[in-house]
Amino acid sequence: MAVSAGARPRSRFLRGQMAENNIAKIAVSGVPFQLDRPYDYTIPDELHGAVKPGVRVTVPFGRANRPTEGVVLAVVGDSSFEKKLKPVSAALDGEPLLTPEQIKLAIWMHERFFCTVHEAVRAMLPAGLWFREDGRRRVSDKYVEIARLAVPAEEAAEAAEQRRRKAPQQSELLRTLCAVGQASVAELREFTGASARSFKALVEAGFVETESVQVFRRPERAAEAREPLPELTEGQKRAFDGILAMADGKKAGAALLFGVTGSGKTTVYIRLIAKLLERGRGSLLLVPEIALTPQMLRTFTAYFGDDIAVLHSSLSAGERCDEWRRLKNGEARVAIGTRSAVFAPVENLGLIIIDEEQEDTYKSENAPRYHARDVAKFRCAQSGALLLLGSATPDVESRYYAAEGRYGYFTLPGRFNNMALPEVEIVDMKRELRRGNGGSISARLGEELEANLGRGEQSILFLNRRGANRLITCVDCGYTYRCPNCSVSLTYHSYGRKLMCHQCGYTRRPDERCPECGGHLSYVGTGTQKLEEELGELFPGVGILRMDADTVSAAGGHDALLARFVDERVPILIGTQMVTKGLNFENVTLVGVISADQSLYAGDFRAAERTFSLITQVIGRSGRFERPGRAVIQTYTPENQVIRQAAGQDYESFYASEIEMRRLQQSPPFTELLAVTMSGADEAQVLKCASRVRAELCAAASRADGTRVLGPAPLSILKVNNKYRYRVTLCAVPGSGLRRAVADIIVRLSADKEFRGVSIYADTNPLD
DNA sequence: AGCACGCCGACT
DNA sequence: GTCGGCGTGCTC
Repeated sequence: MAVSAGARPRSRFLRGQMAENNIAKIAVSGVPFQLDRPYDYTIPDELHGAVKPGVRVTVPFGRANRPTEGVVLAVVGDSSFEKKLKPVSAALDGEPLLTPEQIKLAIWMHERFFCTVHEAVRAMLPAGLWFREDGRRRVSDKYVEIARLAVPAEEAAEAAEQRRRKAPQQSELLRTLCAVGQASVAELREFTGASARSFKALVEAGFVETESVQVFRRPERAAEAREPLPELTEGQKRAFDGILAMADGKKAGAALLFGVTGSGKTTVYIRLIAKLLERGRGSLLLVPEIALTPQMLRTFTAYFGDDIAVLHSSLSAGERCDEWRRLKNGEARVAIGTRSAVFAPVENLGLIIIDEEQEDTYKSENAPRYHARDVAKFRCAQSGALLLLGSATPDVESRYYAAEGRYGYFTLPGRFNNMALPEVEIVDMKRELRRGNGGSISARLGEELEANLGRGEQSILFLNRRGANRLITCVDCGYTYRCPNCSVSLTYHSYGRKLMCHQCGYTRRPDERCPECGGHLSYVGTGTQKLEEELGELFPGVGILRMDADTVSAAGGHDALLARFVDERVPILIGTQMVTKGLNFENVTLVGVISADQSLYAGDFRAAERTFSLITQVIGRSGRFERPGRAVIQTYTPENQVIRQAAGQDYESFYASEIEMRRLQQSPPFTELLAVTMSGADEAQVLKCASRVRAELCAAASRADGTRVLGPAPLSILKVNNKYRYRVTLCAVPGSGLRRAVADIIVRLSADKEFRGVSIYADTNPLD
């Protein structure tokens, strides 16, 4: 709906008044961070009413005046730019897509996350609203052409009779329309078998008129009557009352809700959302990707019906647009979604809930590199809403703020039905090895598995490893295929029987024989595959369900695979991170952690936290309802404190020791990590740039106490797409103003001739 | 980043 | 003579 130059009647009075404000400040797309500033453009007369803050426009940009997309940030009276301004070419929206609050948020994101304002805007709007990749066609709204009679029914019937011989298709169309009143053109044609030409003839003859009606495509949902709200237990009620009191306050702030798996956090969320709806305030619920299952959506729709809009990556672009619009125009007042849903245009926002707030999926690793929690905080401050963080293993940072009194703190007692915590046993794998058991399953875990098999109860085995890849190696010389552009091995994909680089997408076919020595090539399976084989030898004939990328896609999604586990009562489920989250299984009474240590020694300051969280969550899967659960944790470091704390499901003890460690090491939340990463084809030049960044950061930091500079260090994957990557990290005391210094350094060094060919970007608290 | 301008070497 | 290599500089 481009509003291009055209007549737009205005009174002389208005013209005079608006002539003063005919300069638009615009955030343009496609500029690098160091060039990101508001660009001034004149607003031509014919676009006066159309160019408003929040409207997308096209503008000529650069020496070649290439048509570039931008967003109007403000309309002002004059410009401080010395040279002659260019005019805005066209407005792309009839009405502003962004509110003034969203424009402020985008500008804040530019400062906080080192992204361009336009990148921030892009994250806020549903993808479908934007130009397609080909740059010309846009994903149009889904409209349906509705046809109806333009003449009285009698006249139409007469015309139908006349055309019976000469134009049977037209005749049929008219008779059908007489019968049904109105119908979509597509349906009408399908029903009558009429051609588009016949239809068009009727329109031109004036018998039929059409109208474009926008359709809202929505994720499938139960449309039945809403269920009564779930009851709160006494403990849940206490938390609910406290949180509601905060939400009602003038400055709502933030609160942390601590509750172990099964303590009923969702029930509290539902009641809070319902209460706020009663008061005319909307809510936003964020969930980590994995938790957004159809089942969960059904639960929420059962209570809130069409008041809910869902924003999720598996929706089509059109569907996301529709859901976004339903929120924008107030038809839906509650949004549920993953990370990017934190930008959902909820009207009169009263509450943002982030469930399982410690999850990594809330952090974006591409520009804009934001954390949904930070964005949520900003939005809550803007609209006086409450930020509620829910978790069974809160982020140490959040728990610290709660301890300090900056966040409200609420706890939910115990598990559902007062289920006891599982009995946990720690097995020393070093001793196991000394006894001659070199496998992945300890004697103890074997016994427990056997016992479960005997009782017909189910078990989950958790392999604590990040999705290991399948490789091809030579059994004779040890050769493995490596990516020619990146410093990683190629992964074997059984689908298509090809080798692929997960960094740059390079693909090739494997050879018949080793390209180095001509020896035999063999497939090295994932950890889960090996574990599956080992179990098969230990318990021949026992059903095992393996959960990894391969099997999940084969089964048709997590849900489908987990449904099989439940319905078919498969005795053993094995998998990585995926099995630690999601649905509750009532028949699972044993959980085995195969390699508890793996994630402990990742080297970053979050390793302990992640390990604690993973182990605690997976142990929590064991023992539900009337059956007590058991868990066996296998480790090479049985004396490790974090593992003992996870075994005891003792979050408070973990938190107490971890926060002291963080204080000692001056890592978050006592500092904030500002990571400057640079990449380029010339490794020496990249390193030189990194040392320079280090020197500049040290100089800037010398004026601020308690600040350290780390690096330059290579990223865990040094080379991607033939570009070498190094990082310098600044551990800054929050509020030290060093963010500005980092931005300045990026701007300065990007412009330095010495570092031409090196690209530099910064990230706040990166994941790795 | 993207793009044009400009100043040198190879070629119809 | 001119096509095109990429070094240099600018973007309202």
